[in-house]
Amino acid sequence: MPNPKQKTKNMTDAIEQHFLNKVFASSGITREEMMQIIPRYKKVTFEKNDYLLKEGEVEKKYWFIESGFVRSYIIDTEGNDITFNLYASGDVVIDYPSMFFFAPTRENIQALTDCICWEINFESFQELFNTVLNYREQQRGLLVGSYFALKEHSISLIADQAKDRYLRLLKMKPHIVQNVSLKHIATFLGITDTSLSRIRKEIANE
Amino acid sequence: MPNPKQKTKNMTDAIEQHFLNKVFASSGITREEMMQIIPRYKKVTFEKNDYLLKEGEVEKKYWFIESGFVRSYIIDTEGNDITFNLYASGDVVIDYPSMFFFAPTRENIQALTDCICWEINFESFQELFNTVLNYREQQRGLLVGSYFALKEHSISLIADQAKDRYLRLLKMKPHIVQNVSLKHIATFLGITDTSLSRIRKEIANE
DNA sequence: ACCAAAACTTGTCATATGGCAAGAACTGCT
DNA sequence: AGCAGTTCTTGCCATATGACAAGTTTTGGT
Repeated sequence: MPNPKQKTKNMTDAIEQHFLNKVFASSGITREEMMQIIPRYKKVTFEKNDYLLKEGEVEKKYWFIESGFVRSYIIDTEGNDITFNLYASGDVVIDYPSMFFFAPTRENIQALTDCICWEINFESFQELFNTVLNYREQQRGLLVGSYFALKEHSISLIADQAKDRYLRLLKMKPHIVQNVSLKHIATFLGITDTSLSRIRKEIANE
Repeated sequence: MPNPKQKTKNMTDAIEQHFLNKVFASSGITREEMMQIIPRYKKVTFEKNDYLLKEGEVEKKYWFIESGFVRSYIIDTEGNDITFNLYASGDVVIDYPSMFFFAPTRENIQALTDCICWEINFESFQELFNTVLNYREQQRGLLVGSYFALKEHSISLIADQAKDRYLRLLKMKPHIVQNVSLKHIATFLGITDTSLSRIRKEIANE
């Protein structure tokens, strides 16, 4: 039987090597807080094409992606499939309005590849949010960060040409561009796959 | 000298008639919480064309609008003025990324008319947020609500024709459409004032 | 290794929206 | 009331992007 000291050391090691430890690094969360937080997240896996969330459901949990790629999309009034967001390792996958307003979501969230994720349910989240100060700050920061990213994307849709939007995405998220199909990237940028194909050709010819 | 009971009654009345009491109504905030919250907000006024926030500044406070209209805008890389958001009575005016990341803002927020607002600074906000449970919930709800509105707007920019975007705005925020200049509404919708003028004509002729 | 399905490219033509500029209608100031 | 500045409308033409459809290439399952 290991002595208590040994046990503590093992736990400390486990925390330090934990994927979420990297995600929460530089957030000011203390080691003690981390030991409260990490056990609340459970490892789940998704296979390619599995749905994390389907339109009409209420989201009661969310995920951090350790590995794999995920896409969220909506079906517009004309029946077109429009990619709303693309996620990769380290990203948080959450439909904030559904999670916090208990509202049926309008979006579908689907694994593009096999994925390893860390899941937390709403109750656990709420408890941590209300008791762990730095977790609260960190999670509010995530939400604000999502808002900011969406804001920049929205401005880009208005102010930039399609080609500039693509170059911007390529610069900011090259791993997404390399791993996601042209069609999905195109609708995320607000253009058709045909147009994006032409834009790529144009860039290649420069 | 009024007796204590009378004083309490006066305060209760003052709270009940307070503009912010309406704003916070239906948020689950108790009367006791309300008495902690409301004194933290101070009434400020802006004159037409005053800036609430200028590009490059860090936002250290935010506002609820009691009366008047406000516009936020950014100057894009080609020097175009693009309306990012339009605010009216009851709305919260805040640049979340600047406020919570202490980052210089990219946007300008300007009064379109004389305004009466209720202001709270970051420190007071933070204190209420960390101590008053229902305030925390309510304010998180505001942020999520802003995210949701931006999300819908962003989807609309991709999925809808300019005319549909205008009709959508007209339906959801008729008071904004009626009180804000065509130019500002146009850039908010991602089109030129010329195009919006034609769209209005087209609608009028139907 | 092979076939079917999916992903991507390319051509032709259509159209929503932009750019620019001139004029008309407001608005606010003295 | 009158003038100056702003806001809105309208015309003409340019262009970015879409729609559709036919090919080509890549991918994945057996």
